[in-house]
Amino acid sequence: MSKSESKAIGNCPVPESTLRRMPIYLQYLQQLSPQDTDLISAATIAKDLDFNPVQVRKDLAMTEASGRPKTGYKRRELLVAIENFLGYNKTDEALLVGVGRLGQALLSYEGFVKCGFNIVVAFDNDPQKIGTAYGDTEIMSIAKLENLAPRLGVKIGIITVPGGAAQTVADCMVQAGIVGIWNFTSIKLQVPEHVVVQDENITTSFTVLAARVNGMLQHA
Amino acid sequence: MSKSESKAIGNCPVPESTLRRMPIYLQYLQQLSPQDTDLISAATIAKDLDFNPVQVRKDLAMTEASGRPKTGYKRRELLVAIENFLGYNKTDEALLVGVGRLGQALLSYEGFVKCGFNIVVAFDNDPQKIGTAYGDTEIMSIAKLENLAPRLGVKIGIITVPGGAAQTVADCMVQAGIVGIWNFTSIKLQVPEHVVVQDENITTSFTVLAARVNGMLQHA
DNA sequence: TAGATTGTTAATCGATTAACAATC
DNA sequence: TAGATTGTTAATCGATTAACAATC
Repeated sequence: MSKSESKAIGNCPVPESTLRRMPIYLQYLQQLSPQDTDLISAATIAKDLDFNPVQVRKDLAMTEASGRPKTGYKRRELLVAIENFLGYNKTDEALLVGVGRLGQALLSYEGFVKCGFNIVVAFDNDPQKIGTAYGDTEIMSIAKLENLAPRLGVKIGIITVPGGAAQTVADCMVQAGIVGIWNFTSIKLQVPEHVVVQDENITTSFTVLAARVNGMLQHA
Repeated sequence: MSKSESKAIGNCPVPESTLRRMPIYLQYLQQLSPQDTDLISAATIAKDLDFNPVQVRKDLAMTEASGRPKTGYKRRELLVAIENFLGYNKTDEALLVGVGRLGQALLSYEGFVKCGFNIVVAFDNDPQKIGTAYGDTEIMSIAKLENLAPRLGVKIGIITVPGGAAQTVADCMVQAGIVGIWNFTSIKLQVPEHVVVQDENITTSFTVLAARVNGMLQHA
């Protein structure tokens, strides 16, 4: 069963808001100390995470786990169900272009392992870097991307180059059969319909934080 | 006029969804080539950014800019209005704790200047790093944070330490009078009511990208 | 059994989109 | 003037929350 056929697909599609809460539940369940009870109720989770208990139950209902009235959910079972729901048990391979500070940070981030994410190769245009490796990941010339990516069957590309080079890199990725681009620049990329772009805009994040601190935001 | 008294405050509070689109409009207006017309309509912006035109007009109406029927908005005027709306013309100062790869990437990110964001000092517990500087930013012992932050009047703290140290750092920041924490770890931080925490969870972002690529998401 | 907790159906709320009047 | 575009008011849509029936 490939990732695209996983549990969630047959059922109704998942709202992004629900999806975004799932890793939070997972982290919460993982950090509970082993001494804590083996059973946990939606009310407890909700209280600890500042969520609405109904929302928690609805979210968890999208996984294959089910709770039992009076007792709640089995902690371990729920944890595994969420991992399966999120496809963390299957591996997604990616390539990365731009081995600067940010690229290096991503290459050395150990948290990706837990969610089945693996950066298999990196590219840069700096001759000093080409041919070396960063951790386990080889750094190659960008010229090799177009040829190598299809052979590796990699479907996800990470762009951590300066903004000026982003569109060129994106074009190259599309040529190479990449269908999901994780874009860390603030450039709006032009890509064909079938390619998904996820923008990771650090400036936007800061803007939201500043607005919340300054009380400009609605709920905050 | 301090940031907290800026335009948006007197009026109705801003929905986060609107706020998040503002930097996108700004980037769009900035990247338009100078040859492009000096006037731009909401319809054009909407088409280029794949937004709904009514949404664009409603968003822009929250700024002090106003368009004219038949002609549209003055590009330069709109650009400045958005910058003011977002408070990019005022400076927000921050301190950063944890000068690893990610911390370094943030310290060297030049895009913060445009949005009035300035990291004035960094902290680490590595004796090798303490006393050195990264770019213009001095790296000091974490022990000095509690004393220094209030003197500098810094209100925003960035946490880029390993997860295990995150809560301790957060506690220290709260003691030092920090009221906004930008948390790059996946730990759920415990803080007093008055402190705003913005979680920047790279794993969640990846999860959303993977879900979109695999067609698990609703709209995608 | 009684009480607690789940899971579902209905109500509320807010954001997006549509319809339209105002205006240049 | 006629036509295009803004800005606002109303309708739709989806997510959150409340009410409640089912069940252990």
